[in-house]
Amino acid sequence: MTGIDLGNETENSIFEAALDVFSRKGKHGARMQEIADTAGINKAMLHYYFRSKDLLYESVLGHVAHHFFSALEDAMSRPGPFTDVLGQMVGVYLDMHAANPAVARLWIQENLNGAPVAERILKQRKQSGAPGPHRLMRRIEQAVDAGEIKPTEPIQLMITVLGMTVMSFISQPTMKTLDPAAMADQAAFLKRRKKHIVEVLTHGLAS
Amino acid sequence: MTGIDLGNETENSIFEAALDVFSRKGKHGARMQEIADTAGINKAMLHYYFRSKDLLYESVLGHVAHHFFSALEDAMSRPGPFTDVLGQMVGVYLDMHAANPAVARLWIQENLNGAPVAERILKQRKQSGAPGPHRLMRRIEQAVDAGEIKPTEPIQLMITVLGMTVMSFISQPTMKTLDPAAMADQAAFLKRRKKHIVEVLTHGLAS
DNA sequence: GTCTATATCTCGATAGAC
DNA sequence: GTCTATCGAGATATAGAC
Repeated sequence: MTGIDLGNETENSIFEAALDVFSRKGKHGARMQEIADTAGINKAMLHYYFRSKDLLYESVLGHVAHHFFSALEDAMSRPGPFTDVLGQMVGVYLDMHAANPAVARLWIQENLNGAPVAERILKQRKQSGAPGPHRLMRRIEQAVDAGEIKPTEPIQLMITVLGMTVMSFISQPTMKTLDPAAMADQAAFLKRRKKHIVEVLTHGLAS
Repeated sequence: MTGIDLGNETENSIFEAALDVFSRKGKHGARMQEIADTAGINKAMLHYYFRSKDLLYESVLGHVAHHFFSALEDAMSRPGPFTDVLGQMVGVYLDMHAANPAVARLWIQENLNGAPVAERILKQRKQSGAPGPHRLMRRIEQAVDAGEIKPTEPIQLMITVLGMTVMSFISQPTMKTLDPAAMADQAAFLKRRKKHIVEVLTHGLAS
């Protein structure tokens, strides 16, 4: 499902189930029983493989972060003008979230809680030189310096891109009540969504 | 704090506390004990005033929705070209969330949970003719028809505006670790944020 | 490795004194 | 209206059979 493999089949099914439940209910609202049921095993197995709820949560967040940052690094490293790279990253990012909507929810849940676990992970990645959002920030700075886009604070563009993409998934329950027809075909909606985002960003950032 | 008044001082303090705790932990993760502690009273009072956790949650979501939709309706109803109106709405919306960041978190939590309560509230408002997001959708359609902005699916612009604004608050824990300096002064950051959003939207939607 | 059974704690909700 | 004390349900985590 996620493309993340922990090496053991039972462990993987627990991982997928935990990701889903944590992303909907949050770290505190999630119930070990619901994770076990979703994974199709019993509660005792959760503790056998991941020891505690806290450690299970940390494992999920860590693996997901690594998976996403690595994929984004690939898209970012391709040559070409910044707006093309940005378009490709938006595409990759939307596709990854479409294949696994739980990840966007999980990241949001972590932020609503003050992001204590995510903070530790991000600092670690930056220190070790692993792919992470700080690299994207530098790339934006370079694009501004080269005159490829209008002067833009990197953090503003980060929030804007994150908002336009992630919100596509987060807000779906509400949006489906506002315009059910537009959201009925998920694949078609996301195709139009991607076009909209790239258009707005390209013209909105043109120098 | 929110400007929402339930008429009774104790009731108000419970309301504020519940909004804060629900917004951080979600409906399932929130603990009645924590709400009571935050409000400075004991658990029994929560049940005395709001009967149950479910009813407390519904009350909070309902009052917050009404407060925000009414304010947005005011900003939307002012005369002038659409891009000006949009700029004003973004300003009002950012200011409201800045004064009460818990609201954005609460709305997100509700969506992560499938938005069952919000759905009921939205349908009720639409039926009764009360201010709500469906009115903004119609206003966007009119702007497209009048050629004020390039052809744009209303739902796409809704998600984009929501994403650019709400994400400013939601993502702060992560963003603070990425660029602490930029986020240190909250008021200054939001001023720059507003400018960025209006610029990107104005040029990004120009017909 | 996988299960059942259970220990221990914490939750939402209520009873009843004041 | 506001409190303390407490109930029963449900939570995490563990023990121990297989």
